[in-house]
Amino acid sequence: MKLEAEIKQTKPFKSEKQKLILNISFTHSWLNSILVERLKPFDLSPQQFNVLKILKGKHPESYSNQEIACRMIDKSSNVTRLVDKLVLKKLVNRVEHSSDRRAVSITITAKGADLLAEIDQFNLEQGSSFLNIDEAKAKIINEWLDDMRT
Amino acid sequence: MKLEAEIKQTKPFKSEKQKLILNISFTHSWLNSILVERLKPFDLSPQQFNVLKILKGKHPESYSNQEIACRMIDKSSNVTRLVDKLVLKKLVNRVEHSSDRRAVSITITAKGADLLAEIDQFNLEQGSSFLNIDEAKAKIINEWLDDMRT
DNA sequence: CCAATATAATTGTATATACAATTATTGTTT
DNA sequence: AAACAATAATTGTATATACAATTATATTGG
Repeated sequence: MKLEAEIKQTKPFKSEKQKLILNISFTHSWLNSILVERLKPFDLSPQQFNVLKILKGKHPESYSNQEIACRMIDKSSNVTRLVDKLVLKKLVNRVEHSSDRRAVSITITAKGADLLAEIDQFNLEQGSSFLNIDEAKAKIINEWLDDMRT
Repeated sequence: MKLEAEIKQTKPFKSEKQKLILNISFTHSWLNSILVERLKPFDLSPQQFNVLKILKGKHPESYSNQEIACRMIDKSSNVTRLVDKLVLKKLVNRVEHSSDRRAVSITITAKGADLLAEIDQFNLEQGSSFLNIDEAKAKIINEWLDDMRT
């Protein structure tokens, strides 16, 4: 459905680039609400999910807060408090860093890894099939978006 | 810059569609932080800005809360409280709807319209020139995103 | 070595958001 | 018309987020 219809805009956009800015925001919001819904049964927010996946990629080794932060999709997160939540749920461990006592070392637990596997099994992650677009077009958009951010 | 590099991902994505989901979220976050920065001198949040522009499009007539909500980019907003802020700053007026006393009628004020004009003059809105993409490509992405959401 | 600076993480606080419950009004059914 | 359901907006509350200030540790230059 056209963005103009989605937001009931009658006047045409000044330019395609102008529309693109709104289209990306709108599409993000649309995608995010789907993700929130899918994660609800697992009691995870999209950001918590993102952190877990990052840690799984390093398992069984650890990342510091910073290393997590710079790998996150949404850079503006407070990693300390996100990790607080995951520690409470015993999905990750947080210990003092061995060589730098300012830093912390965070690892995913077996419980955390199991949860991710369970989510994957419910086809949540690879389940991008709900997107009505083919691989070839997705590839082109990916390239252009990557270029677009200078 | 490639998304994989931006989020320091070493493993390739399972599919281009999978990458696209993250790319849209990442690009939204990137765009949003630019918008937040640009709006800061005017003491407006992106959502407040969005509401003002919607009301400007109807000026001098009004929209109800609902009519505003369904025109917003981010549908999950609490319009009452967003409008509260704008009323406080005297950028909009809110009065009881003439024919339905459950509803409210919201209009942009002269001050609100002036502010938008000022922001436009500072090249904020049409200023999509910072996006490193041409109109033809933007048009194609817009079409494919519109289709993608089924 | 010591003072100054930089860095990593945490915490405080104000604001924003999500979501359910509530209030007021309107529409519908019998 | 009375009872019930539907709708529009607001409010309460818990949680999340943004951003600055703080604490603890490490690094650097004189």
